[in-house]
Amino acid sequence: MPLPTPAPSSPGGGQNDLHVEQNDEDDVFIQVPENTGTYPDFGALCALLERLAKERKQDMRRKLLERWFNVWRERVGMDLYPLLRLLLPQKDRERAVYGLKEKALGKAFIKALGLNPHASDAVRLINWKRPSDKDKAAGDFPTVLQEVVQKRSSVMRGTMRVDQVNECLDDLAACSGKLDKIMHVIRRISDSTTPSQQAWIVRIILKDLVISVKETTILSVFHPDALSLFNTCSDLKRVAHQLWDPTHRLHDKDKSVQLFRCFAPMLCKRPTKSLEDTVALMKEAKFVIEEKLDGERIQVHKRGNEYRYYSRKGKDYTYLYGQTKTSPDGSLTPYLDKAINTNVQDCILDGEMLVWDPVTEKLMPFGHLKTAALDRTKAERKARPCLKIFDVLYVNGTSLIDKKLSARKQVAHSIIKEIRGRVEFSYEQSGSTAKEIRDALEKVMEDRGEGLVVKHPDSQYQLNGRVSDWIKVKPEYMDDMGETVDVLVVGGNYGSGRRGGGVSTFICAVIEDRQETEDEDPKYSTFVRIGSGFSYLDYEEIRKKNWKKWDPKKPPAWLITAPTGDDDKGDLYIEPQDSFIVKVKAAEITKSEGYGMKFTMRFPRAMRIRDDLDISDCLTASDLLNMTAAVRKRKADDDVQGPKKKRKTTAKTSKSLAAKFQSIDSTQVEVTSDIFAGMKFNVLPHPRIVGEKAKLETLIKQHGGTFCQRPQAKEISTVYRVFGGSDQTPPHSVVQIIRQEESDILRPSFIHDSIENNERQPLRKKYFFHRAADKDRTEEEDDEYEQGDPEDEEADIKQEDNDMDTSLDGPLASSSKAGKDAEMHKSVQPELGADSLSSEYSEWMVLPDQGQENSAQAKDDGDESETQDEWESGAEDGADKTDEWEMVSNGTLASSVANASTTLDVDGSQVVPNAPDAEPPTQLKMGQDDDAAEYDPDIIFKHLAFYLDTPTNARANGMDVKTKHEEDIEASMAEIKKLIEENGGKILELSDPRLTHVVLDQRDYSRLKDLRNRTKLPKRRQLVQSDFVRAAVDAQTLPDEDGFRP
DNA sequence: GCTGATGCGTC
DNA sequence: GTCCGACGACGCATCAGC
DNA sequence: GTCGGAC
Repeated sequence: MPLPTPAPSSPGGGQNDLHVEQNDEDDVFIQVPENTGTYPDFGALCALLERLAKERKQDMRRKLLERWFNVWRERVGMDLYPLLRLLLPQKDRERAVYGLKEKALGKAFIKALGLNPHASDAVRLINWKRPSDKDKAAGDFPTVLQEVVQKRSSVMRGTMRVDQVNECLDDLAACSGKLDKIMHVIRRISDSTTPSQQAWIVRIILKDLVISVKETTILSVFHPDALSLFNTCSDLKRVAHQLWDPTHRLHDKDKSVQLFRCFAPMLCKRPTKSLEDTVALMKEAKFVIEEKLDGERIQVHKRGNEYRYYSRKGKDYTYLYGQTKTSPDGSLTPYLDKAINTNVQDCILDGEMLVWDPVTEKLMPFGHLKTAALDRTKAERKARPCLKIFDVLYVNGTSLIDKKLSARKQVAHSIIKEIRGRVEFSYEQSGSTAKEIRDALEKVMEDRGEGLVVKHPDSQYQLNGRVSDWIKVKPEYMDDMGETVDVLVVGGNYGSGRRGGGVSTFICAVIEDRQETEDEDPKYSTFVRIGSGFSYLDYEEIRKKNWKKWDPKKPPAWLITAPTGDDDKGDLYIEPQDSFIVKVKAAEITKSEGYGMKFTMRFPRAMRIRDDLDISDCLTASDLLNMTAAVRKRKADDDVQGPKKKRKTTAKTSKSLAAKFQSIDSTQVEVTSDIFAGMKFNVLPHPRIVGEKAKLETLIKQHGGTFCQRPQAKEISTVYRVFGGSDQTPPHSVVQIIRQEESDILRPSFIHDSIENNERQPLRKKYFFHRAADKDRTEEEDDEYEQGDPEDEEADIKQEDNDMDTSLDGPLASSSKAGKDAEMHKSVQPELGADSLSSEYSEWMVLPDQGQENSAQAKDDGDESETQDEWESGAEDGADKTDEWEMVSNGTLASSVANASTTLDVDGSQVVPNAPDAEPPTQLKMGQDDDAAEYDPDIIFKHLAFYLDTPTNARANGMDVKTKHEEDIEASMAEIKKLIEENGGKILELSDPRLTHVVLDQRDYSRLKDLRNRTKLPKRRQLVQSDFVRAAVDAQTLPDEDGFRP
């Protein structure tokens, strides 16, 4: 096995020698080919790389590579390892880590070139992501470097050969992070290579050629069995040497797992859309349901008394756990050895390493593994590694990877006995239905688990395979699990590569509502950074906004950031009124020192931009705190409330209209009393309490009241709102209502008590969930509130409102008075912000204008190609060789060289490092209906535009209709249409660029794919079931589309 | 000697 | 469907700079 | 780990 290379001087380093020896001894029978020819100029390799970068067609790339390999074999020899390691720098484990990334390289080059650290080019190297007018290359360090070096390099033609480059890289790796030494090696490189060659060397050092060619391609061109071998040993050198002869096929034995060779472990497929799909993939078999543990994947190899541990990516972690059972600091091996049956000489186990805390007798949360393993104090009570085994792949000379999973499991159990807290089997059970999975999931989530893995019992072990035999099940992928928050974007950082040239990641914050005085502008606390989930089109819009430069010395006064660290500091910031809300989803909320909130999220990603929300709808700090796991648990514990006791039932996965939003069919309810006569209610749904809303509505109706789903602005002060959740964490929609301070919110006990006493109860304090501060009230009301003696008062029936009121209920009276219309019109507060926001839209300044031509650097490549030509035609070894390299480098397009010499390479290239402006300058017609995007809390669809997938519309758009329910669908869509229009939504044509949602009827998904395709531009649209519309209307807020995807 | 930056590797 | 690149939080190790 | 996008 190649060396582990933790860091050069870390504990693992000492084992390198041993490793190498082992390798040699192991390989006696491998005849390592020796190269006898002269190695090609590195420039020739660069030409190949340039070609690969530009060539988009996969088979063309393969051809290019193949030719190169073949010529190498002819001219240099059969050992392609020196080449392969340069083509696959990520997979080259032979060389220790460089400890060099862009920052360090930048510094080293600055020194090597003798730049003044404050000179503009030096600054440019350090801030290589920052775009500027001139700086088209921003975001790709090697290109920036090339441009900087360009001005100072007198090297007209590189003199390094491929082997010499490898030597330089070895030297670099030997520098172990010392800037001085590194600088010297860099100087050597710089003196004998052209600027563009240096850029390629730097790409190799960064271990990313950015060529879209990875080991799959390269290895399969190299040898038909190369990939297969590589998967079993993760060892490029071995692959290169053992398979040097393309005609020599691999023995079956070498396609399997072997002792002390770290293989690429089998992986899970990402979750399917529904559990039913998962079940379907199991093909009727009774499958295995296994807990998915939140630890680190580990493979353990045992050969006699010796053990070895490898991580998922093949890093050797033996030093953490102990090489033998007697290793003095073995944190696991001594116990593992005891757990394995003595007649098992050799074996390979696959499992997950976790940390066990003997005090609490529990597995600890992710992240403490290394700490525990390295703690050599060995105290009995200290946390320690615990291996959870779920597979065995090899026993006493026999590979088991072709055996069925069930058989392997059996073997595992027969050779190992558990040792509590040290070596255990991961929990598993069998199942055959989605329900069983669901149940298992709930059980597992109660304690530590992060989900499940569903496995086919007959599956073989697939090296490096993400195949559908193993499927991940995580609750956060299911409808409403996981954490979802609406947060405000307050800052951002420039991106690199495809996302270079502008802001690419976003720092998000919550409103700081703890101990803030009312009158000043709100402050925000940073909370999470998010860099995943946006589309290029999103970026186009976002980058137009009014971003301002972030001065580290003067961060925005309204922003609370972490005292130390850079995680929540940006290159840019944006004023709240210029900014926007983004809906972020994550696995969980965790403690963190990196953010102002002292919390952040694990695995965060953007779900969508909430153009429909005002910035004041941003999550607040106190709400966030209440979402914290600890708080939630405490609440769950003393949430002894009614029989309702919700527990974890949140795992509801009802696909259709979520029950919690569901209203009732009021025509079915018989009216039996008139307790609530003249009263109109609005029952607010609670996301975690299912069915409560419908129950209350039934009672209201039964006793003479009416209810609505969404009070009109005019009736806000007269409608009685009811909410049955706890005070601590009302859902966001309720928080909004509270914040507006216009509506009282009553507790359900008011309804219940009134019914019980057969008489409307006075509105005493105890019935208020929230009492609006800004509401006008009569004295009677105040009295009732303060003390409330029963009786009196319903005389006071106001008529005025109800003619406006169109809703289904008759005369409505607001008993409690107050609500002057004028009063309520005044506010509706969110509009202000939204308005100013949209009016400024047009003026949003474009940040960096990168339209400029920059020809300054076009020179180098001219030189470059010349150099190449020179080498090719004039190099020492004569013309025959030259021609072959040339053909190889340039492929069939000899002219490409000529082109390259006149055009700048990076310009010509479409794939490479270039800024995204090279990307589709697609019609950016998306944000332009911004004027329509003002927010009105009372018209939930105002900013949305729908297309309805009715049979009629389908035909009009040239699609087939095959459903049997045509009439039904047409009818129910008509109803949906009405709902949309009543709530301010637009109905548009399929082709309209302003479209935001496409509504399908759940009885006919036959056009799903087609619709998705037709509506993915200019921006991907939300495809939803018609129930989405109903749920939105019922809940008077826009639910997560996720729950309503066809 | 301590601390902050930087890099590596896990998820 | 698969691959690839561009990203997130965290903990540990190391080096540079004070 | 996550995601969007290219092929």
